[in-house]
Amino acid sequence: MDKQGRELVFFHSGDFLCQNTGVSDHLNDRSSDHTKPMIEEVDFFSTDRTSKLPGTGQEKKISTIGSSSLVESSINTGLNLLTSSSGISKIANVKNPNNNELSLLQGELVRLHDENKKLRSLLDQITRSYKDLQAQLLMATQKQSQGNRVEQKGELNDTPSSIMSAQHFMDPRPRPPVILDVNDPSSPKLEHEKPDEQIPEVPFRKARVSVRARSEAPLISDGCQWRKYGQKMAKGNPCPRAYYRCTMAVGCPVRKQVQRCAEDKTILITTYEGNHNHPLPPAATAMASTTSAAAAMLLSGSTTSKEGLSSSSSFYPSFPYASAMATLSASAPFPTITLDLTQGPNSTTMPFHRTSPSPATFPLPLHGSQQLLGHPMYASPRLPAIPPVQLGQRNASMVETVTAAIASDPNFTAALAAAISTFMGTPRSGDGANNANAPGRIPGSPQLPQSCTTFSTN
DNA sequence: CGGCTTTGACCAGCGC
DNA sequence: GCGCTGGTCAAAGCCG
Repeated sequence: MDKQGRELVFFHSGDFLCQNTGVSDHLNDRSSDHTKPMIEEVDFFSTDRTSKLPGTGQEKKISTIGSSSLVESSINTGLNLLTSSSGISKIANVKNPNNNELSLLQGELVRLHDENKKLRSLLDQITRSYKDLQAQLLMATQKQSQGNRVEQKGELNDTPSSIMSAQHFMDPRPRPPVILDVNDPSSPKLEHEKPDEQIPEVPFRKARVSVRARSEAPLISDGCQWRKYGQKMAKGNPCPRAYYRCTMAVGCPVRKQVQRCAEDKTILITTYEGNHNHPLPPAATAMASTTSAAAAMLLSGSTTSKEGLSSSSSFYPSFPYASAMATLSASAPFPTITLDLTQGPNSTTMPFHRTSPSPATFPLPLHGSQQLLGHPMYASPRLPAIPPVQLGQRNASMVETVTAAIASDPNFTAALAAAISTFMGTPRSGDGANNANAPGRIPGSPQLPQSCTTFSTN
């Protein structure tokens, strides 16, 4: 390393001093007392003799070029010849036929060092990004840990929260829902308080995400493949409600209902429930990420008080649809999160509000978001449930990152989410076949939130 | 012919 | 227990 340091002192360029300030401080320190080392270097290889005035410092520095005494002596000789003549001395070249070769080698060395520094810079940047993400995960985990202690009072956290956190992050299995009673947030309880064997094979799908969007089309494209399996006339709405299920994979439990708004038939209400068990195409993944961000927003909003949700709007200032309304409806048969995208991005409506002034329970889950968000509704029946409170906090920073990316470029979401899932080290889901033959799938996407939400209203 | 939509029947949950 | 409602099933038909 020391040798390298010397070489870098001699060969480093000003650009790298500027660009790679973090690469090796010791190098900078070493060169700090030579404010113009580059000139000397250039002089050495340049044909411009007017700048070739090697001083004593130059000789001293040149002596540090390499550890080889042969190189050192050659350089000194060359310098002597150059400085003693009025041009590129042919005599010198003749006398030192290795000089050109040496120059070439040194030039090559400079190039390699440049390349090396660029790579180092890149690596450094990647490492910093990795550490940032790691720190975010750690913070989120710690918050969740604190939340467990404070809010569950040890009632449900027999398993260390850090382990729980990891399990929630890693475990893609569908889990029964957790209902957090607003009046008693310290006692979240499983909706299915039944023995394990009574946990239905069909994933819990009662919590929903509803998206309101203006669309003349009977269906809005959300990147997923759907098959209609039923239609019903809903009470209080002249428009029929259509039922669709996802057909992108056999046995995918995700379903959606499509219905036009009774008051305004240009508004298409799409309600999703369930959790995809397969990779999604990038288009669907991007939208799913956005929905998951909404889920995180919801989760963070359903913290400990009824004011939680409204505060979430400021908590996620970068949410791309922060100006749309996110509505929690506890009066509905099932907890439903409604994203109202009909208001437009410049709407002056309150970003968030409740339809029910005093909901008995808080809706929790979004389908497909458990991988990213550690969704509480899918808590393992064998494990103590984590209230959504901590989950929202735990994933706040990550979701902020995701939503910010979405805001800037929806197409970037997939790549970012893939990076996050890679960083999280989430194991691939068991359906290796799906992972293997999903064209265009970004690696790691099976761990991404796979909820589907339509934001393109036409 | 396979996949999809349509549509009536069926089932479960809930309130009375 | 009965009726209502939401959700699902599955047979029949349609379509490319």
